[in-house]
Amino acid sequence: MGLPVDAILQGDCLEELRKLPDRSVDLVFADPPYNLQLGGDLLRPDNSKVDAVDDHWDQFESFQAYDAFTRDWMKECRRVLKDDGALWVIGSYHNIFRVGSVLQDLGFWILNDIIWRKSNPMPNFKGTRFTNAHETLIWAAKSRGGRRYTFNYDAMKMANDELQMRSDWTIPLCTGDERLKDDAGTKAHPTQKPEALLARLILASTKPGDIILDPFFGTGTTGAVARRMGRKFIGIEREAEYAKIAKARIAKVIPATADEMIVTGSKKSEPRVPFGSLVEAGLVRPGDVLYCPQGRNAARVRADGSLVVGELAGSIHKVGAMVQSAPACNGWTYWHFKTDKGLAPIDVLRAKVRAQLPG
Amino acid sequence: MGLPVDAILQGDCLEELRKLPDRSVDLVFADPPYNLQLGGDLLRPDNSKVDAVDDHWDQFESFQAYDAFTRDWMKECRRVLKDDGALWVIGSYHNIFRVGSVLQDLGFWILNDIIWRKSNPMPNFKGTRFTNAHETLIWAAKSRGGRRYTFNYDAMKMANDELQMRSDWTIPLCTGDERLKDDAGTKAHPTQKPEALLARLILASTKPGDIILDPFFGTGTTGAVARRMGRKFIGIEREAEYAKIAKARIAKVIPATADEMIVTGSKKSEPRVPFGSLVEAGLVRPGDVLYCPQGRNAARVRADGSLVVGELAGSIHKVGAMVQSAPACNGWTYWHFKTDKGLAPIDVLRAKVRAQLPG
DNA sequence: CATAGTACTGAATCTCTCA
DNA sequence: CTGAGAGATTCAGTACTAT
Repeated sequence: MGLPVDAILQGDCLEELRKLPDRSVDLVFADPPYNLQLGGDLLRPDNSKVDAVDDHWDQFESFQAYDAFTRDWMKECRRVLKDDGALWVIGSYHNIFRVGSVLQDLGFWILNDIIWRKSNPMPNFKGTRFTNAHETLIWAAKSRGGRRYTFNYDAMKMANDELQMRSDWTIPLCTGDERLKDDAGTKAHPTQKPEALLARLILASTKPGDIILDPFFGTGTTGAVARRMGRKFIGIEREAEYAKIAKARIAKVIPATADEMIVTGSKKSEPRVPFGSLVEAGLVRPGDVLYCPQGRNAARVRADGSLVVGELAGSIHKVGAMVQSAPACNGWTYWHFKTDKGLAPIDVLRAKVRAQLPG
Repeated sequence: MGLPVDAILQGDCLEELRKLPDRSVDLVFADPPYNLQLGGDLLRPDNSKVDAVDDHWDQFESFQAYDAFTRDWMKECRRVLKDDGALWVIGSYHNIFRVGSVLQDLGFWILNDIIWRKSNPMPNFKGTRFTNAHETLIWAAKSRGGRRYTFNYDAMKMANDELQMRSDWTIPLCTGDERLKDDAGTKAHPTQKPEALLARLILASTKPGDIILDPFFGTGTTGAVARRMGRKFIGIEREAEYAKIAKARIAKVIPATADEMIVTGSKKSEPRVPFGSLVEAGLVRPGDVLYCPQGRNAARVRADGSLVVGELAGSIHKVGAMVQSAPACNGWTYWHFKTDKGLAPIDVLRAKVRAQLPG
């Protein structure tokens, strides 16, 4: 079966999820309903309806029902996820502890919990509690120790003025022009999420062209941001009205070109260059001497790219570690060669070689 | 049976709890084991080893075992709590979802989840995830619609410069003189909490003279702060060594008189706004062009907030410095965007975002 | 004595590839 | 599957030493 990409599937979340093939999407973003007292929305595992909640026992019953509902959609999402895929869920204290527990029980492996710190939350009018100024997102890999999830660490660091991005994100509520209104001018959806929130998590955890599944699509924030950022989406939404609004909204979005979506890449993704190839290329010659940053230790280069210091011999990394008595060492930044202007790290020479590589 | 007030009960948490009478304490603060599941050693970039929390008391066989443990101690705490009492629990993503679910299942009614936002967290050394920069506290009443819990709304508002106290609290880690050391100068307890955290929640949710129970007393932060703030405490701690340290610590505390109960206001400085967040917010778009003051140099914006000029790429500051061949550059004042009235510095956009931020 | 520089540390689920 | 080797990776703050 083909995958319905860049499409909104109007229908029941579970039914539509079941139609999707195994291991077919890269990311799931879910903003599930969390009204635990919503009798009409929640069914017990035996499909009986949950009544209004007022005493302790009923409350427990409704948690059970919510857990079952959560387990159902989340299990399907897990099936549909690729092995190197990941899940994001957002919620508040009403539901996030249920959601987090179920997610762990299903085998997802939590990577971070992220705090959406609202810069302009609604105050607590009655003065009975603290201003509820945040929501919680959970970011989880499909399984522990499975295939590696996507995390664009360097792009995130860049987006945060060259400091590691933290687990608390300060982002305003969705208001103003961004907030969708119906014809009467009232908000089209009660819990529309800000595009900035989706933009950050999509930039962090997907690559251009990735497929993002949103089983509670609402008015399509996920789809709009995915398209704007050169990603693909699949949205599931039960309410025809929301689906219609989402479709119109997304149609207006101009997709980014691949060129616009290039971000700061990691060093890990750069092609490997063995030190020996610098010797082969003549950038370093057998017999040359390399120095540690302060110039105290000196090593001699051999024709095969190994270094020699006294009795010690081995790779640039191994010898670097040995002369420092350190458990490990990055030889590329540790060893230096002499230039007119002083010592320069051999990493400079590696960069020269990389610049000439194809692709 | 008399209540052992201002005392440390050395023994197993459950056994000691069972000795306490029903409905006898006003508040429970619990800092249970987090059930971290660490891999091997973790080295920093400078090759020093991270001192991990690998103590035996943090080891559990499974989530099920952890849930059962949680249910046991929490059930007893609920019994011991007065009907107008409340519970605070602290945890991280490793355990807080389990804890929150169990708490709801037992009939506790969540009032807020509070984020302890660490101003100086440990970084993620390997660049694999977001910096884990917060912990979560749950504040819950004994039951829904039961007798009214204590919340000192005005004291909290006063402590927050006349603004409603929010659900995210920025507080530094416990370091320096406050951190208890053993004779060898190493930390006495691996997870000592800052007194400022306890001070805020005690001020918010107890009255002078109230009794605070801490079933995982450790080195007695709860007791020390309770005493300092004119509250009473009961601490339970299994390890004799911790109990001993706690006892000595608390003995040194001078209880405050009522008029000394002043809360230190939070230091405010201008919040940092990364350039990347302007891109997320849509104030600048990937592909947009920025100009130097005279309009000669032009740079293209990428989705992660980095700039590109020819072969050069990096932050607004770095690229600004490079195009000028200067050692440093303030990108906020150097780079400009086009408006109807000519060029304007991007600092203008930053001011817009800052105007919306919380302190 | 003041200032600059070095060392150390904090509840952390912390690499990837190829043989 | 495991093991070995290449090589990538940190922020805020305190305490102490050197100049």
